[in-house]
Amino acid sequence: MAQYKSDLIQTLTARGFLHQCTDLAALDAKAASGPITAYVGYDATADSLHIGNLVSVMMLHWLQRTGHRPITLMGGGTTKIGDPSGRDETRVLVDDATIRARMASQQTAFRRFLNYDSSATGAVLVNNADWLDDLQYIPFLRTVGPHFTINRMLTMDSVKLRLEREQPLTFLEFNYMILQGYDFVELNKRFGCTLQLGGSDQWGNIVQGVELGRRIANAELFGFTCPLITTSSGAKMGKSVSGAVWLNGDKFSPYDYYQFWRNAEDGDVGRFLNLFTDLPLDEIARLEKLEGAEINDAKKVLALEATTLLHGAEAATDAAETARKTFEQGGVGDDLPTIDIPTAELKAGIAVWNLFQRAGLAESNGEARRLIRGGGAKMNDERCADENATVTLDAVKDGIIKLGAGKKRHAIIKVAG
RNA sequence: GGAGGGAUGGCCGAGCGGUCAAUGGCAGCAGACUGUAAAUCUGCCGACUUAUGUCUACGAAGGUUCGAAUCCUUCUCCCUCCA
Repeated sequence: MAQYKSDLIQTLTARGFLHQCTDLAALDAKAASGPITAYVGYDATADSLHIGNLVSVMMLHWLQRTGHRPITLMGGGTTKIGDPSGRDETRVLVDDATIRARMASQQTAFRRFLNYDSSATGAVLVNNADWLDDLQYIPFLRTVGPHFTINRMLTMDSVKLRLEREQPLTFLEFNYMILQGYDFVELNKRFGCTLQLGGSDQWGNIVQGVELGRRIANAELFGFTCPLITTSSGAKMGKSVSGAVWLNGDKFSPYDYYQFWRNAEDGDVGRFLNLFTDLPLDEIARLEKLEGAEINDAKKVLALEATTLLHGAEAATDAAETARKTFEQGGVGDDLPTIDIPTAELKAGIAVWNLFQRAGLAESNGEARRLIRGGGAKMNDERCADENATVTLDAVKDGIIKLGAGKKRHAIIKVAG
């Protein structure tokens, strides 16, 4: 194992966060000699962070834990431009009110991983709209424009790929990397920020900032990127049975979050333990040795630890308990999604397929019917054979009806009123 | 400004007057096998209380036709070449 002088670089590299760095040795020396300030930028592309943002948040998390100061830069300004990196299509432009609401909503997740206190290593929250919104075009162009050549910009992947694929790239988007570069320099000026972290797709944008800093502020800036996380079977991370994996609990419950990690592929467990938990390396090394069915123990640890980080110990143990009851005992856990149905309605009888649809286990009545027809629907642990069956109070046991769609999706019907 | 080409279901991509709710592939869901894994095989995959039924859908709006995703007109957007 390579040894580094600073806890920061030692930790990040040992845990698998390093993809590229502008000057690893110099950064290591700098981090070893004293606290540094580093940032990651997040555009308001949704009202919650998602699993794809988590790696960079974890980098900030470790940065803070190793004695440095993290900045979370909210892209209140850059969101109005739209980062073309890694996409073929222009982002849909959103209005100010939406951006503000999204940024506020994203905060809840950040606060789970970072301490925004007033100490020397307290995380700082900034919004680049603070300086980008009021930029004056001509002075801005004269300041940064001379330091960017079109020749160079055209070689950037974000631009090059778009052009190669003959997809349009608007002038608006073309400016994104310049503004991101400007952000870095501005953060350096305001907070002495010398390091920008990000996903590997941000490399080009980050390097532009590093170079701009050297040219107009004579500052020594660093860039550090982490690999884009995919599952070992090559799929992009972040999809689950219910769609995107959001970090906000109201969009994606702690139980679902737990299950997401619990269902990780075998080949990902070790890597994910390193990236997404706080567990010490030797403990991870022990868990990585597990093989065959025993690897499930490692997955449980992964799920519990990852969920604890985001939702807290209580929510995590509740989720684990629900999963244990549901999967290992065939029982009913408290955290399963629950819907209420009035007694009167049930007395009159409800079609099975409608019940599945209402419980959120099927998008439409038709899908519910198909589910039943395909043999994937279960009520009180018994396979539903007749798609036209009617459910009445007879099905209620201890005040509830347990529904299952496939092996992994469960819901509870509570009889109310 | 001129000349061509294109817009199809979550994505890619066939169809080019009826047999089209639309071939294929990917993604997704379910079943089998397992370890709440992967791989593999099988089924499903617009909506509707399921109906040899109705409705909505092939960029938008009109039109031709017994009948249009398919033909015509106009519009919108995109691409390529020329100026």
